[in-house]
Amino acid sequence: MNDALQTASSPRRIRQRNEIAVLQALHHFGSLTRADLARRLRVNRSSSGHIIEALAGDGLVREVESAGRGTANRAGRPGVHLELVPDALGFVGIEIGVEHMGVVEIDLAANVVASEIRPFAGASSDVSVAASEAVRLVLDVVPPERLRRCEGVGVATPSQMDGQGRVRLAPLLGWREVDLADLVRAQLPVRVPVLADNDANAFAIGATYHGQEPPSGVTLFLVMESGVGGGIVFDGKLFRGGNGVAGEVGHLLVPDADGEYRALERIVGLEVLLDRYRRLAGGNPLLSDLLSDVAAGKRAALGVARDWARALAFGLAQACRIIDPDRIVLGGSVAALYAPMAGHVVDAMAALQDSAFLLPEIVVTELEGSGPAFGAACMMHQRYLSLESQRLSETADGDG
Amino acid sequence: MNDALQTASSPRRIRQRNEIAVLQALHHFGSLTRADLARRLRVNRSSSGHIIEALAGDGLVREVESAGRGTANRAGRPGVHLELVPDALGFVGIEIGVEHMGVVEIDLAANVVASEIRPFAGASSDVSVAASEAVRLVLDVVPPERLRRCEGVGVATPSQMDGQGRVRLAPLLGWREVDLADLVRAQLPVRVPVLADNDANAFAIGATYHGQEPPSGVTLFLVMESGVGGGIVFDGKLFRGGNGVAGEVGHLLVPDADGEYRALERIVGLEVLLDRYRRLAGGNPLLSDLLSDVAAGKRAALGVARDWARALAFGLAQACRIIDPDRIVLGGSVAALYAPMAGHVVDAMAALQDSAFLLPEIVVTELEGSGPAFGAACMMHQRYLSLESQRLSETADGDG
DNA sequence: ATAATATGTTGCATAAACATACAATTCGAT
DNA sequence: ATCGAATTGTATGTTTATGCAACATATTAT
Repeated sequence: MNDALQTASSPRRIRQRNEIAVLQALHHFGSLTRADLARRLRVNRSSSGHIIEALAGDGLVREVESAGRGTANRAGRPGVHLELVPDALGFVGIEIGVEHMGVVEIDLAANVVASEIRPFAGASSDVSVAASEAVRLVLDVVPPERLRRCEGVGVATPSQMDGQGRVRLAPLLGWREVDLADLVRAQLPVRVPVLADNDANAFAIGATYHGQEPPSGVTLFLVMESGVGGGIVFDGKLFRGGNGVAGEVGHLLVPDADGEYRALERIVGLEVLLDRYRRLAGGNPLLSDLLSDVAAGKRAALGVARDWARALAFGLAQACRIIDPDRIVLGGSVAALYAPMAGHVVDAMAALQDSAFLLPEIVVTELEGSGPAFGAACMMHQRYLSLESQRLSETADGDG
Repeated sequence: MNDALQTASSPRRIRQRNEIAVLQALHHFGSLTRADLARRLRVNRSSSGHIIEALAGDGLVREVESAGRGTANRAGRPGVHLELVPDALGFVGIEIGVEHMGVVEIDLAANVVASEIRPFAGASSDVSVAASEAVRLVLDVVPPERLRRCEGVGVATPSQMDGQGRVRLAPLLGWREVDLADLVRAQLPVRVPVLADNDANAFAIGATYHGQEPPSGVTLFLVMESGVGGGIVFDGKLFRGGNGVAGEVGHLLVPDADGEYRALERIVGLEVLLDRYRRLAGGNPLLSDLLSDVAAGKRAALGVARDWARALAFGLAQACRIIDPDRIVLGGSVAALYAPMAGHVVDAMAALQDSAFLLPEIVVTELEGSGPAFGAACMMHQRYLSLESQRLSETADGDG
């Protein structure tokens, strides 16, 4: 699948390349003129015009209604701004979780046009049941005419993938060595690319998919819920590692308050966190209780939070030595604890490392609804904007 | 520098792309026929012929003398094998170390054609002195006519780079915020691309540069000497991280035998290792002594080695959670200790991690002479085979 | 010897980008 | 208000590299 070796370009594929480059640019910058595109892609203005003509013919790009004109403060004829036609295409993301199932549909501009979350007993369901249930949810949420314009379906699950897109192991769901994408593809009424991936990876892509600013640099992403998943995004693309399990920050070994090593997720995960607070403060606290108690400065809460911050800082510092991210994004419900503890985390990280190392920026994201489902949709969107399926399907070269 | 956004291709650049693809393929596979290339690059046989014609005209490719013919066990006209012309071009790598300075020249086939190591007091030398010393060494080692064919000079130093190719900090050499590449470039009598990089990164590229088999997957590389440097190679390219310090495995915090955390290099580095052995066994042992004592089964040596193995295993396991390499390559003199302790290391790693994670293959490399210098040369070789300087220099597009 | 198979080369058609020129449209200065 | 400068979008012709199809060539199998 991974060619590794640079594949040659044929005269016909130049156009495809350039069309994709235009779509990417329009996606990242919102709206540009033909001249802008020509400069940015380093092609002649006339070529830019031809490419736009073709894309407009396909209904993917249109001239923006001269709403926000006025801003022509520069001499010369003002350019006509172009934009993606949002509802030209759609992409669907599915999250199959332990307790719920979510679907998100986005359009060509990566805007969410439909979404729904539904309870689902993932732990006690067979794979094929999960697949058909997921497909049913898709059909409920996405009307047929939009489904026909769908250019990709992504499926995110809490599982280890094997690089070929098959599920190697999903302990929380009890699956093992199944081709989930294939199952979903078979049940869908339309022929469309279907890919499965790890939910943390999907979440990571989704969180970096604000559309604006072209992606660059290295971002480490953490999803902190019961477990702690992670993903690494490198220049906008996932870094999957050799076996597809890169970024598993939750399994890093960090010292606990008692000096023992535990997997990071066994310290900063939701259940463990609340359990510890329960032992100190009694009762049956929720995360929101812990948060408000921390805000109120209650000693027990602060102690638990400080241990949490220390462990998190250790894990992050270790990860920074390996991949040197310039940004760390925290997600999941437990990430809410970061805001009040940010100082502690940063100080602890600084104390753990050589002063020559720079501390990355650490931010908290909040994605409503199903983050992994949105991310899975974004992954298909990204895929469409990189090598494409439909357009490149005619690659049937006669070598025989 | 990093465009991130896909840049468009023009009709003239197609050829350049394809020529590069051919050079890459010939480099990785040694010798291929025109038909092989056509299949592999997915171009028409006739196009393949045209591309080869152009490359042969430039003296970069030639038909291989029908030495090892005979192997035509297949029906049909046998193809003419093509190969790179090794001495068509050259690349030079320089290592500026704390105690020595090394130069390696490789040819287009990435064979070493000249090399030399020379003592150098790096810790007490100014940057400009180091640069001119390095250039003098290059001029001594590389004869003028080969220097004229040089297509790139790489400089490797033990330093943090800042992504723009400048040295941010080189504590061992006492440098700070200098553009080393620029200094070297200014002193060279020929106009040639010069790039500087971290020595561990260079070493990593060099160690994965056996030429054979196209690079794929993720390799973690460790250089264990006094310090422990590291590099990550992803599909044959360096993963540098946000600030260019990715792969600094030596700074991972691992628990020592006494339960305290230390940077990995403070446990498994050469000096520390020998120091510990000295305290147990007395005398003034060298690494070779430790190795033979381990082989002889002496208790003190084994104890030191086991602690070493445990710390190394911890560090590697942590790194595996983050980047999930499918290969770990150990280099540097201390790597010799791995062979007798391989079982311990692997067992310790397995014990530290969830059974669902796969253990990467761990191998020891031994590069004679100056590994970083060879790697730096390889980096320039790789650069030439990816976007090129000379050929792409005519990119002066009139955008204003 | 003949058929089958694969390779390398040649002539022609096509696709896409480039260079250039030109009309259109706006800003600034007179 | 008018003119010049600047910038955009489009239309012209040219260049380049590829794809396609055919053919001569070289080897194995029958």
